[in-house]
Amino acid sequence: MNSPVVPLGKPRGERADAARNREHLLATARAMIAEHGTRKVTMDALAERAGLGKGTVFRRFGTRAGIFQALLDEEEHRFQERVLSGPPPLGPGAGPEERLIAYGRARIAFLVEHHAIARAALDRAQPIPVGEVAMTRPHIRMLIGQAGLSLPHPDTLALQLTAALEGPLLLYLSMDEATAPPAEETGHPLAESWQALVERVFQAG
Amino acid sequence: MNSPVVPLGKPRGERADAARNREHLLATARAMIAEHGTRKVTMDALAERAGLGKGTVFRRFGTRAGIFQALLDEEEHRFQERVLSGPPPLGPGAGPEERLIAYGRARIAFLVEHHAIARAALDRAQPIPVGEVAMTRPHIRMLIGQAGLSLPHPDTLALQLTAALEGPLLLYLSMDEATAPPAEETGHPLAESWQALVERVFQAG
DNA sequence: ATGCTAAACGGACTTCACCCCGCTTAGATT
DNA sequence: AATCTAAGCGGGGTGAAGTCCGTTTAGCAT
Repeated sequence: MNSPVVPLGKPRGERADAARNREHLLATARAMIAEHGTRKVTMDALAERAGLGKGTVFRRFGTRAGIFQALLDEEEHRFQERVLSGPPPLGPGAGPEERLIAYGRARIAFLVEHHAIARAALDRAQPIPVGEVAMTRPHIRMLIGQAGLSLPHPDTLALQLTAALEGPLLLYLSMDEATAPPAEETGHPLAESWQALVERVFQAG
Repeated sequence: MNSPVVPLGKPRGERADAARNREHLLATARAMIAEHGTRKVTMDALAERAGLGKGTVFRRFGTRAGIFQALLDEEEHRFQERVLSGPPPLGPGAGPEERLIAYGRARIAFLVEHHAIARAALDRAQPIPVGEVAMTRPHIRMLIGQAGLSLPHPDTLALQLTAALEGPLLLYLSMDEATAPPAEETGHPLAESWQALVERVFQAG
């Protein structure tokens, strides 16, 4: 017989020291970002400031982008919670169109708020920005499905709407443009425009 | 009196040797890409294989991404020509909706064909992928304007449609996904889906 | 407690993008 | 043709990402 009745839920839990170091590294990274911006967060500097070896940093995060993805994932969880079980229209309980509009607005706010980190989390090596986008596409896909639109390729449209939502902030807008104009009381232009886009897409059966 | 009647159009022409080297470098880069893919095109390797100094490569292209941007620009010119003065519906002469659909289809084909280079041309330093996108956004903006849609922020919608069109191939799809399925005779799913998207956006006044 | 081993660690090493600056040369001027 | 100089050139230098591998240690088994 092999094993004790370990009732826990971490099938491949990392070792205690490893977990401690991950936390410490993330905290250090956050501090460095707050002080000098993402640009100055180099693997060497991070390792040194955390008092750990560079190899450890790479073991934990795999890649520089991985650090920022991990950072983002923490926030992402809170966000995801609001979407999966928060109050409508962002959470369940509203119609698909309403939810999709709310999702876009919330997502844009999220990306604006975490703009620097979100961009730093992009890794031009691997094509799919893992953490972030991971939830947007399936969520949009689901809402499109619920709406029962007649489309040639719902999966593909979901992908294109994902790009329409996140692309501007990840690819095209500069730091200033993205962060600067919270001005108008109606909200971010991207949010207004997203709503118009969704309304038009949902309009026809 | 200053000058001879040089009738030509290069206000700040580069020196003959410089131009020759640029061509040579681009040709060498193309060869290297064909043989081993973009990944193996390093600045050192390119310089060595071209028989030039590394400094020269940087002087000509500024950055690694610059090489791929230059490579893309050549193709881009041909493409732009077709859009600006080719036959409709891609060129002028058709209605805005028809033209936008045609533009998307052509653009997707273009990006699929040059997928590797287009991705390598992305530069995570500067936010705006200069070469490529440069023409897509204004063109979409113009067609939206011509259609006279009533929108809160036409410029922003143009940006979002640009992202919807180019984002999937630049950000989200892997090499295989992007290149693989030319299968169906109706065309690339991205193209079909783009058409549906545009039709819906244009549907309401 | 003691031993065992897989996991974690550290830091030197490699590779690559990009910088710097003294030398060379195209090509305009006379 | 000879001269002059701005532009071009070369390649060694620097900083940062990512790899390797020998050493250390957490945490289980006895």
